[in-house]
Amino acid sequence: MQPPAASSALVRKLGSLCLMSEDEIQFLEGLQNNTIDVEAGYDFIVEGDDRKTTFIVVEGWAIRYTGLTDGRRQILSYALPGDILGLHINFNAQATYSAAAMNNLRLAAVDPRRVIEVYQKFPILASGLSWCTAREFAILGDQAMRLGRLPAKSRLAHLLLELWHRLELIGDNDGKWLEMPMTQSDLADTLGLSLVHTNRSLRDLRQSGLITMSRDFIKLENIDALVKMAEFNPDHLAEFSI
Amino acid sequence: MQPPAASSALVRKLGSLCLMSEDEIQFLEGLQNNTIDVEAGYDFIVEGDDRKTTFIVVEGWAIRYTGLTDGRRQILSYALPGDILGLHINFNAQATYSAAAMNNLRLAAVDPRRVIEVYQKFPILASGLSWCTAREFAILGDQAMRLGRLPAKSRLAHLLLELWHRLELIGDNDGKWLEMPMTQSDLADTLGLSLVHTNRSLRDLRQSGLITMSRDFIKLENIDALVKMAEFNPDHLAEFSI
DNA sequence: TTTTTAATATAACATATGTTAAGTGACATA
DNA sequence: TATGTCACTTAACATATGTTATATTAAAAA
Repeated sequence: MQPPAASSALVRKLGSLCLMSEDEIQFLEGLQNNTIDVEAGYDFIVEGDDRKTTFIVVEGWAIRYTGLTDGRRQILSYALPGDILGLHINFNAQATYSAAAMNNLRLAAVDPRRVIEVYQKFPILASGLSWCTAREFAILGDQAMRLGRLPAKSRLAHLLLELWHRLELIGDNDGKWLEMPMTQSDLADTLGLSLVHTNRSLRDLRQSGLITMSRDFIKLENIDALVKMAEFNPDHLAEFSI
Repeated sequence: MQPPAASSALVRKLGSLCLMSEDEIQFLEGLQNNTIDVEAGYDFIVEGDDRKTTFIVVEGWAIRYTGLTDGRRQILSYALPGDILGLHINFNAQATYSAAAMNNLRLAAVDPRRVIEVYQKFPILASGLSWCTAREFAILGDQAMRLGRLPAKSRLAHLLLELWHRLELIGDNDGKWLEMPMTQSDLADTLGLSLVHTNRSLRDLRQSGLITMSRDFIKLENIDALVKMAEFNPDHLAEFSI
């Protein structure tokens, strides 16, 4: 039984092996009834503010980042359709990061108590959310590995492969074409590089024939070579199974 | 009502504001009955292996890390007493990181199904575990920020402050003295630096009067100055409350 | 259309960090 | 006691990446 084509990204992400019951899928879809639209650039989570809402990304991209006092920032991760922000919220907790929309973004606002309901009533779904959490850790761990131990070009290649795999899981990529809604300045803040060096690294990958670029898209021309130079491990992004 | 002095680090960590019932504390302590001892240097989690066990650190330190093909590695985080490894395990999931003992380590081996039990039977405890998860994210996010956007000396200062605050919460630090069971080579693999530059950075902090070092310990001589140079935000490590 | 602004591109130069090498000291083992 | 290993330290030099500056191009606004 395939999930319907019109299903939400979160259902596509979790249901990749068709594990969930109709009830569970209905509940997941129901969670996403209350949506809000956020325009590109707007900070919908601000570091230090109280956190009372869990967000599910329905459409569009967001970033999680922390700002430094001099205005520079480090982007921690990208939130793609089907990703959840604030899955582990506590009543008195403040946000330890900010989050902003990269393009036009549609979020589902969810009461955290409904997340607890999942753990109590829907065991398969609960282990799906648990898988989401472990996956977020793996993605953030990969980010730390890139920043700490890979040279600039490898960092870039590794990030491109990560996004490509993640988009593939939700059916949002088109062959080897990869959507790139972020600017090179955003990329620099993700990779821990300067804007100039990010531009240089992109040019080098282009000149080596590993990628081609067009407006807002990058095509991965030689995935094997990219995987090798980035020491990319796709197992960190393996799909949900039970 | 203070928790007893002999309580486990996990109970001290969660009970900092005395939120839990006697039942919940008993359950938490009971989780840690089945302990194993790991000698310094041993890898008790290996990237790629099946994950069937949740570990609670009872005593000693561990690291989580990922290895590169050329033998280099990036340490992702330190696991201190009271920390949980594999809180979000799935049946078919493989480890996306390795973990090794830094010194003589005592772990409690926990069946992941008992974690699920917590979510179903002990609501306060469940939100405590949820807080643990969010905190791990904040710690790993700080690590990414350090690696991506701080210069070497600030990175080092930031890490020292993180460890100091985390040890303080479990009552494991002694004034401004900070236990440092790791070698400078481990530190380098944490900070994304070379061994030589790590040594240089330590010397610089020492010569600026910000720290003093003795065998296996570092004393933070000027915390305000360290906080400033590291842009350290202690809110990311705030204690559990409800 | 014209004008303005933001994003991309490239060069020249500066610097933080990496690499190689060598030496010292502490601890463990024979 | 002698000997080997491992952690630490420092210096000299190499290089990846940052900074500043200036075009160019594309998008948005007037």
